[in-house]
Amino acid sequence: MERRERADAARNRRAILTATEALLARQRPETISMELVAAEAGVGKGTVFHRFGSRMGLMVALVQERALGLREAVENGPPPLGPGAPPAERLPAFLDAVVDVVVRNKNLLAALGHAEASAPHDHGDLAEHPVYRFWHAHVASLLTGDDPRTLAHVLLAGLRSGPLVAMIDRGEEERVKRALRATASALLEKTGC
Amino acid sequence: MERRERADAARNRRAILTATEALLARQRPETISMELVAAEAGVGKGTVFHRFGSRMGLMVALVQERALGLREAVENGPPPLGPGAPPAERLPAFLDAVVDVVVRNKNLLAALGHAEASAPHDHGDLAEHPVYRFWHAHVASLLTGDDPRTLAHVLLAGLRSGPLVAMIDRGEEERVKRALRATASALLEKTGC
DNA sequence: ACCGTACTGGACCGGCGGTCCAGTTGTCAT
DNA sequence: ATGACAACTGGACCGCCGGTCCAGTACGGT
Repeated sequence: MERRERADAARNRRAILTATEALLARQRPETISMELVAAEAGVGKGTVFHRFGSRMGLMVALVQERALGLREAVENGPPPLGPGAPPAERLPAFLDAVVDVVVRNKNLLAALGHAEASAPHDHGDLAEHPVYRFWHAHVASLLTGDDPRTLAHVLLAGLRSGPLVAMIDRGEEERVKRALRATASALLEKTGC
Repeated sequence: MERRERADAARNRRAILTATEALLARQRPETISMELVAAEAGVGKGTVFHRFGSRMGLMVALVQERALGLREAVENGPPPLGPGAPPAERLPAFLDAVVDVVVRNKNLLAALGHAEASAPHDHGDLAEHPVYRFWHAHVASLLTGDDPRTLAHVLLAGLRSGPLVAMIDRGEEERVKRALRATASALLEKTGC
């Protein structure tokens, strides 16, 4: 039978998550070591690893939290993001929303990439990340043509591309959004043209 | 006045490059340390760093070498890759060729990603990489519509995306090529439709 | 109040990227 | 040929980091 997580454990879990967010907001991701996170949270390094398993686990947990709002909006929110609108409206709206998530969490995503790099174990596969799976399934479901799954990967690839993320960093997020919308609409129109 | 590179230095440079290729062909990129490269090349670690500055420098040098053939083919080769064909033919041909480069060098590119992750210094920016600059400029020059530069980034982003590279690993490179061609042609047709 | 167990924290480990510098060796001017 | 200087070399060394370990602690069911 399942036992609830102990109260102190839950408290420490939150403390670690919050500390990581604070550090992420303050300094560059590659300067954030697990030891630093532990210190900021006021716990021992062992606790951090006990809770999250690895650097990757910590970052994934954080990403999942940050992406929850978008998932909710897509599944139960009002159109055009939520259900009810035609793909031609939902897809651009979703891509815009995803870019917004990236804008708000660019440091976190950089940290995630940093964590991926040194992950020979098992978590190395971004495709297995629940957040990515959801995004990908959603985009694929809105696309037409043959092999929408691969096309969805192509569309979402932009969010991990150094040059595009650098543009977003520079505040040119509108250009990125426009380019993604243009690509998406071109793909949607192609079949009906 | 410029002095030529000393003969022994040149010899060691080649030895290091060759050794890295051999290791890349034999084992997973994240298991290849600079020390291992030095040992395989039969030189000291200091020499490797003296020649290439950092892990990133070494990988960049290798990538540059591997991408030379494609550059040559694009600039001086026969159509449709080389000059002379209309963009509607050159662009898909180029994207196919780039995927081929990725197929042949996926380990190297993984190693490049690994090197990027731990690069707080200066080389962190993929956009500054000469090979990427060339690819990007070429694709942008073949595209139409407003902001072809950003669209080019979107198209090329697929080559760094975990999920797509994983597909290539699994031997599904044809699907990836088709998806990229479809996206490219959709973008090209959009203006003229 | 008691006890088993899940949790805690920090010392510890192996290994890595990168630096340093004393010794070596190629190269060029003479 | 020869000398002298700069460029090159190699491996010991450094600081750091992700991750492990385990003795001690304290929660929570009974």
